[in-house]
Amino acid sequence: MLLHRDDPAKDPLVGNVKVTRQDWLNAALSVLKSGGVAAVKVADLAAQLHVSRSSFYWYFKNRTDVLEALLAHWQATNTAALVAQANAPAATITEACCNIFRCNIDTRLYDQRLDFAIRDWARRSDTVRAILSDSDAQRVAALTQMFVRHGYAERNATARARVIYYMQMGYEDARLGETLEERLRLVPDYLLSFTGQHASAEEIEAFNAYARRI
Amino acid sequence: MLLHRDDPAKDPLVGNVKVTRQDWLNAALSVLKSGGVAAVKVADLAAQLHVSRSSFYWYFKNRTDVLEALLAHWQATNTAALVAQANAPAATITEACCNIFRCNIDTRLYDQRLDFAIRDWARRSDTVRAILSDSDAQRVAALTQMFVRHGYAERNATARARVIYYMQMGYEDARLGETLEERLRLVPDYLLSFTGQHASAEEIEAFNAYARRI
DNA sequence: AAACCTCTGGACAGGTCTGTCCAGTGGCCC
DNA sequence: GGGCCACTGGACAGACCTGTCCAGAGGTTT
Repeated sequence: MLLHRDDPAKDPLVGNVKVTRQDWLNAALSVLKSGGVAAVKVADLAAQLHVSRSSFYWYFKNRTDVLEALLAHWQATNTAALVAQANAPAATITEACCNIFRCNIDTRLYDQRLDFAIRDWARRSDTVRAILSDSDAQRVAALTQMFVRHGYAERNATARARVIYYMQMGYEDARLGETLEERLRLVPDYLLSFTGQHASAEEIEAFNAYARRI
Repeated sequence: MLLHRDDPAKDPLVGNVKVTRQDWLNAALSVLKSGGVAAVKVADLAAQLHVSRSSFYWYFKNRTDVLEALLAHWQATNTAALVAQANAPAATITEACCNIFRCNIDTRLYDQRLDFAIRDWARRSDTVRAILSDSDAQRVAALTQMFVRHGYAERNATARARVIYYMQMGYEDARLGETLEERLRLVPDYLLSFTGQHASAEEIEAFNAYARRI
């Protein structure tokens, strides 16, 4: 891992510094994404940074403190990204759905693994649960408006927004381990179920091209 | 909790017995469902049964041993229940989907909380993940055949089977906390998305009646 | 009633993790 | 160049969990 002090682009450090608060945060974020909250252990992070545990307590009050920082980071990024995709211009509802699908295959657009880790965390923390439920509501609301803009009745739009959002969630959770091509093959059928409309060949091709480019 | 020895229907116990293996299993199952695998602790179970921890090691080799028994119990019950609902006779595809919905609202039919706990466990155990993936595949296959029986093409049936199965999964995970009535209100719209067909008023009414009876 | 056998209590060891304390190190500034 | 200050290492205490050991309690059998 590249530490702050090893990155020439960053400000030079003053005092006898080996790692920075940001280094700890980066390490914690990486562990959170790969192993969940339970895996974020002060001892492990210290070992990873080649520094002793007590150093951690200089930068953070305690373990909860760093976890809260990670949660804040997630709050500031992911929901906004998904809402942006829902609001992206689209000629048809099927194209609009393809914009949403991009979140599921493009890690630059949306950090699915982080979202996943937060969801896992919410299962064992009521405060995180509340924050996550709030974000979910915002996302589903944005998706609902997406369907409404394309002429769906309010109630039907709500149902379809939930289907597309929760289905992706369950699908990711199941870790099917499909290849990209297997996944792309079913896209037209998913679109039909989600929207009730057949996507045009051009839309499908455009999405496939985007997916393969990554 | 009713212990084995306190239930007059059971065989009388021999020796100086206070609890049975089944009592431990029941307690463990209950904790697994309410708090997940991590909450299944020998010390807590012992306290709950008013017995010391060492008693546990008479009935089980170790903690893993009881967890394996719980997993076996789940394997023997839940998938079969869902497959049965998928194979239940139905005049239309919408009615068939309503049969599936029953699993989500009727705890006698299908233990959703246990399924949920196993899924949570699978997120941190590769062996459990493999077993769960296997069950998921069987369930999705049964749902796919359900759609095929009602005239859907194989590929489309696969997509729809996944949408209905994974959407329910993500939906439950989100813990929306809706009332039954709020949930029932969207059923016709969910059915339209899942099947592409409008359900008849009688079908909807029959399902609502079933749901309210519980 | 004595031997037996099943099961339990309580003590003990060991592993893992968190958080605290404090002396000490080495750049920086006056 | 001496003090300052930011930061770190290592030792320590304590919480919480699993698993082991063995004496012994108390029904059952002969």
